[in-house]
Amino acid sequence: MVEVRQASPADTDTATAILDIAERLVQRRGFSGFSYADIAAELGITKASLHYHFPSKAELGKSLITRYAARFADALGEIGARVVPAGDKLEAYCAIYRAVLAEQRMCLCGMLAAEYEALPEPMRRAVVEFFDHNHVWLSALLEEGRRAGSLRFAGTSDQAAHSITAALEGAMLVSRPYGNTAVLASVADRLIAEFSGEA
Amino acid sequence: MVEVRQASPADTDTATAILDIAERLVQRRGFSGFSYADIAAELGITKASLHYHFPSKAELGKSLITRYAARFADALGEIGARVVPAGDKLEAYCAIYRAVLAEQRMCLCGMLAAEYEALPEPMRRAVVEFFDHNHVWLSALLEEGRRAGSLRFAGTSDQAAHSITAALEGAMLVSRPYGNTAVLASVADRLIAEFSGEA
DNA sequence: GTCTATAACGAGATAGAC
DNA sequence: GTCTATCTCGTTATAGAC
Repeated sequence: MVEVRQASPADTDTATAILDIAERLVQRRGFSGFSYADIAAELGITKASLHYHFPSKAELGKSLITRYAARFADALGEIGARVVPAGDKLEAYCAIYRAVLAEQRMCLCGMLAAEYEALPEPMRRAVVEFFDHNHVWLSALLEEGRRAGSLRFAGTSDQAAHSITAALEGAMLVSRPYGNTAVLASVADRLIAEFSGEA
Repeated sequence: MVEVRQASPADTDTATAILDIAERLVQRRGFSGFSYADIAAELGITKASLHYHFPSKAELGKSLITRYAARFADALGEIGARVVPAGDKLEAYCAIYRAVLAEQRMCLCGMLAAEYEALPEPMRRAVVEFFDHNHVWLSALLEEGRRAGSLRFAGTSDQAAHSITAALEGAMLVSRPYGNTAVLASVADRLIAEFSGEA
């Protein structure tokens, strides 16, 4: 068995471990709220070694978003491929957010959206792309559900998609100070009921 | 005319100017994303002078929340006192969020909710109190509207209030990377339509 | 790939003069 | 109240040995 992929500095096991730790730190404390020292301490290597894998914090940040967006896109693709009613897909979509909050984390790009003005330029573009892709997928799901009659909503699918994303991101945000998942659970249930057409 | 109030350090014109600048910085960059140096540069005094008014950054942060929450509570009280249908009050409530975002700002406590785990303890409690008070007021408004028949919604007023807060905070959050107010405008319009009982 | 060592800078904070 | 001066520590980042 041959390793086909050429290992680039950002594609080693250590790099992955760095990304894992940094990802959690950003989702919990924000991009301005963690440092290379935090990662080094947790991983048990020096700060200097981190710079071998990710020369600057901005590049680390960009890699974080890229990987997160790819994983998110994979999850959406997996949901989209299921042969189930659109209402079930919407429920699965909500479950992604629930799973993130269950680990006491904010959505990575939700966190970065808050800090947006403090981010280095390369990271900014990646954040916008995340929300764009999410919006396109969600709008298409809503259209599909509307055509099939399994989803009901007023206005355009664009408007409805924005409402769903805002509700879920906001519910995660507001849940954080309370240290539990009650607000998100309530909001997600209400969303599903609303779009399932319960008067 | 005599000044009745005894001026405490945190109650002078300079202190107010500091709070104004710091408030905008937190709402745009986050609490971890600004420093005493930023305020000093903008106000034209030294960092040392800032420490006379607010000995530590944590105390400055706590004062920011206290003042913001008081102003927010005043606005809610003013809305509550109007002799108009509950639907109009909900619209006025949404207008508060619109006005904040129009200044390219995130809700102060929404920003701090994201950064919650990175905040000093005294600030954490104040953030929770903000959301608690907001929730109590909003739930009462929904109950009032439901009784009067001017607001229609499924589930409890508690659940509906959480949904509204989450939708508006999340809409502000998602709007930020796009640099405009379109998402919030769309979400607010949709909320008002939904709670006004449009099928 | 990881280390030690250090540079270069910015952070929050204090002492004491004016 | 504001200043200069300074402290201490944390931050990102680099050089060069192993």
